[in-house]
Amino acid sequence: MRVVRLLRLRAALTLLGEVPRRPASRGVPGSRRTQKGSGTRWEEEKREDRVKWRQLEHKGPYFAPPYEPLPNGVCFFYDGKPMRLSVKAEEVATFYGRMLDHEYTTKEVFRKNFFNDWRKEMTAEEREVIKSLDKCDFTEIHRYFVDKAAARRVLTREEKQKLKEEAEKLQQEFGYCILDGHREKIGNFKTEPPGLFRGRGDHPKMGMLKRRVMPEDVVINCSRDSKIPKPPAGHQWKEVRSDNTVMWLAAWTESIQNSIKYVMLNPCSKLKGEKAWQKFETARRLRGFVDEIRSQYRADWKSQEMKTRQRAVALYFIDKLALRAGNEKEDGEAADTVGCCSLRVEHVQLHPEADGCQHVVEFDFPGKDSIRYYNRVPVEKPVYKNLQLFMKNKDPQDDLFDRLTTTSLNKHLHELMDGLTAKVFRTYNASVTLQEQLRALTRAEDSIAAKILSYNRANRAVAILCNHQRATSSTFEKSMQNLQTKIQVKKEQVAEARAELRKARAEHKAQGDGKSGSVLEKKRRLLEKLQEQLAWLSVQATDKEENKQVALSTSKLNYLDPRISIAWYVCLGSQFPPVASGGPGFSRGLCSVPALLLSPVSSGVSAGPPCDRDPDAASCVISSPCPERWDGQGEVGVLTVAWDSASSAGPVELSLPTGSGRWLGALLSGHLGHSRLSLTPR
DNA sequence: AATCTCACTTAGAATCATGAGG
DNA sequence: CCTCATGATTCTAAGTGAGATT
Repeated sequence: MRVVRLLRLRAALTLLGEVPRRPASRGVPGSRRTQKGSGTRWEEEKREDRVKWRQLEHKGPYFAPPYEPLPNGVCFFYDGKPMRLSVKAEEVATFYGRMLDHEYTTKEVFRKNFFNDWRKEMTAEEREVIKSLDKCDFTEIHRYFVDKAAARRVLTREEKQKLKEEAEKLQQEFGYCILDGHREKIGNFKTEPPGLFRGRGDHPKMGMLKRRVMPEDVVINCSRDSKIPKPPAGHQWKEVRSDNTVMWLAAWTESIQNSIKYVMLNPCSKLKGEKAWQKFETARRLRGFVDEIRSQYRADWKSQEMKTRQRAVALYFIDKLALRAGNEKEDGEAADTVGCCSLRVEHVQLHPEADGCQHVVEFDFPGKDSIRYYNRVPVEKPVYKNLQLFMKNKDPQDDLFDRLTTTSLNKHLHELMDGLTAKVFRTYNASVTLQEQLRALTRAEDSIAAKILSYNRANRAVAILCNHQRATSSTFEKSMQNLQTKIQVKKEQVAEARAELRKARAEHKAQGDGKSGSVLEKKRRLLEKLQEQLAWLSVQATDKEENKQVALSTSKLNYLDPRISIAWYVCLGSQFPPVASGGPGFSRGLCSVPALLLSPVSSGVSAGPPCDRDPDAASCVISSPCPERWDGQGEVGVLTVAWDSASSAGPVELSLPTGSGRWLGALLSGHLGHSRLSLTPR
């Protein structure tokens, strides 16, 4: 460990105390809203907020390649007989054929919708013959695509290199735009290719044909005086407009739900990064209001008005259980899923006593993406009594909160705090949970393996709170088994090394010479190394098992303020030694730095958009502009990553031990808008 | 005040790339 | 060196919520 470097850290933290405390609202468009009272200024700034750019130039979307008809040898069979299809019908057939090994093709709704839409693409003659999906044989088509995928995998190094270069060229040409003079990466510059709609859960429209997007469907948004993108030869855009109050570059209406799809910037862009940062600032601001809000809704549990009571109970769930708002959905248009405000009587069960607790509410409902929310929670007595009241004389299909809508709830929240909506509670509670769990689970004296496990467990607590699940992978059991075998082998190696060490010690005692001494030292080091490796492996196994059905990525990407991770790392993690051999998953020599932290946030730091910089050349400086905790309570610095630039007079630099950038990078990777950058020690 | 429209965030699955280990 | 499991990235569906329209 490079202790010397750590001394600079201490000096840096001392300096922090002298940095004037930045008013919470400075420089943040979102938090200017604290100025609510002064009418005109508020209105003015609100309008100003709406302008997203002054200059926007891009090449338009890249269109999905045209359909390539099947080679002659690949045939579709109907009722056992080979049948040549028209190009249009064949294209749609390939959409189904390539999905043959997918569960979707076993679902009745999927099959019915597909067949219905497919027949629309057929010629009259084809329609005359093809009358039942059961008589359709797509197996040759399916095999063709399987073989094609296999062929791609075995390409030579050169061929793969060539493909990669082509993709890169495309990315360079269509993947960037110029926004206010800066080259910014676009998130999705390709139009979605045609295919069969893959709705989640019991989606009534699954299997329907999602038709090809044509230039004639696309609206282009760019500045008037920019180079207007050219539509592909022989085509026209639907419209070219110049609306600088929106972030999208292009849009089209999708054929399944008639909703609009947008081409937008990548999360590492300045605009997206600033919005993400604003989101976290709003969540931090809730810290100052949440106690009051909680006592308010507790009081409202006893309100005379049914509407108020329902709102108060719903808000309690949103706050305590991190439920989503639950907007109303048009039925028949999508899978039947609910959130808090749209809960129905059938989704909750009341138990006067369960699991040794009183007043237990059992939730069981399909949430976003039809992910099941199942939870049994003891609630406060008034909540329980209210639920009984809300459920009285209702059918299972009736709304639990029949006097409540997301609109009315959010309207109420607005009155409690500027910018407060239901989803802010999820962000707030997620980040608070991470912070609290990190504090509760980590000790400075823990081993590195234990610290990493603690970090992951804190992340996991958030994912569980937010109900972020994933399908258990088909290979889980096998890979777990492999890991256990590795652990067993390592254990034996440790035992062996321990015996050898004992032997060497005895030998050294007997001989007492330099040679036996160095042997002893060598053995000691070997044992240490093996023990460390064993510790890593068991952490991996524990982590893997605990993570079987939990998805950490979503919470890390969208809910956890990266500043918490950085603060934790600097307080505890910077003791991590340089990564030479690498722990599991920490082998990459790249650091991911969340772009949102690169935006001009602190006094004296004015960082431009991250893509201005050469990612390979940049080095990273960690600065800490304000001596407060994430939630504004306490002593630990809220840290901001800024860029090392010649002009950076403001930020306090923090040097890290050589190699520790990898740890920080591994820790931060997965946080929103990270861009991969090499972190060089200073 | 219900409903619709639009813009934007959040979500899990599918696919891709990479580096640890054979 | 090659393979293959894994984490990263891409994809696009499915949410939230503001504001316009009826």
